[in-house]
Amino acid sequence: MKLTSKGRYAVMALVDIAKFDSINPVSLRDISLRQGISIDYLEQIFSKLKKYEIVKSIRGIQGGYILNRKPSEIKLNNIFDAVDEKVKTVQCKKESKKSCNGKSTKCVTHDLWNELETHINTFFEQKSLEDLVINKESRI
Amino acid sequence: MKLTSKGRYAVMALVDIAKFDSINPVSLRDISLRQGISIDYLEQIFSKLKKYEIVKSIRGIQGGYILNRKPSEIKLNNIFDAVDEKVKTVQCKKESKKSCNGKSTKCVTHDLWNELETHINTFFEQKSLEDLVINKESRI
DNA sequence: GCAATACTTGACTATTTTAGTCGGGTTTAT
DNA sequence: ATAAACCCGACTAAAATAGTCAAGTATTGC
Repeated sequence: MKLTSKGRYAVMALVDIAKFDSINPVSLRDISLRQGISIDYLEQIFSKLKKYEIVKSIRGIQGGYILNRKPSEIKLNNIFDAVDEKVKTVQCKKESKKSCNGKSTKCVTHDLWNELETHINTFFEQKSLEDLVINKESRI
Repeated sequence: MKLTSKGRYAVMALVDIAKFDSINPVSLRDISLRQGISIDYLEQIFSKLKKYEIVKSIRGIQGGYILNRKPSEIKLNNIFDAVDEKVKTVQCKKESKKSCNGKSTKCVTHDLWNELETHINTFFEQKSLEDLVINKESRI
């Protein structure tokens, strides 16, 4: 079970924006320098964050990204959803699909996995970007 | 974020043993047939479960594995620890290690990740094998 | 004792996922 | 016009995962 760096980077980048101005757009170049993430990779991530309306982009010189909502309204699960970082339980194999629909022994773990998924998501739904920024009020 | 099949298989196999006899050893062959997991892969998994004293092995004909503790005393986190299935947060890059020890912006997410880790582990510590077996008292 | 069953161990491999690069765009302020 | 920035899709290297394979060793029942 692993938390990947894509999700981590997304959170880091958004915290970075939240810490700086919410009026002036923050460029990926700045985030890249401050957080040590390559611009190219950030672009991939922000393309998704934009699609999910978590950030807004401003093109052209002096452009960049700004948050689309208040930090308190951006929950971590929104972020993870955006970058395809979700709890994935392993699927049943095709051959055993049919026995899986019922309540066969084979899929004892389904209920457990679903329960865990809910549990983790609840955790993420309760945490907002604001919580993280406040926690680290110690500026650079 | 993904829950891998190794952990899932380990849980499935142990539930299988718990459901059958706790006195007569259960062979990997039987588990393999009932759960649809290859014997070779089960062997890898059980080698680890044994090392962590979750199961005991009985060799020779009519041999197999039995639980080393009562189902109520086998917590899911024991199982996941055994098969190396743990919550892994991505490490900071080497270059940024030094800034990471402090409280740099770079590692805003550390606290979050630790918190999540604790949260998930707590969940697993509370669930025992017994809980799963009871839940599925509907036998085959 | 010997054959069959079942555990033991370690190396090997294919597939998938992750993390990231690269190259070519388009937009917009100045 | 030009430079700063976003935009987008294809490509690739490395790592993790999910297995397979092969050559054992131990134990029981006949």
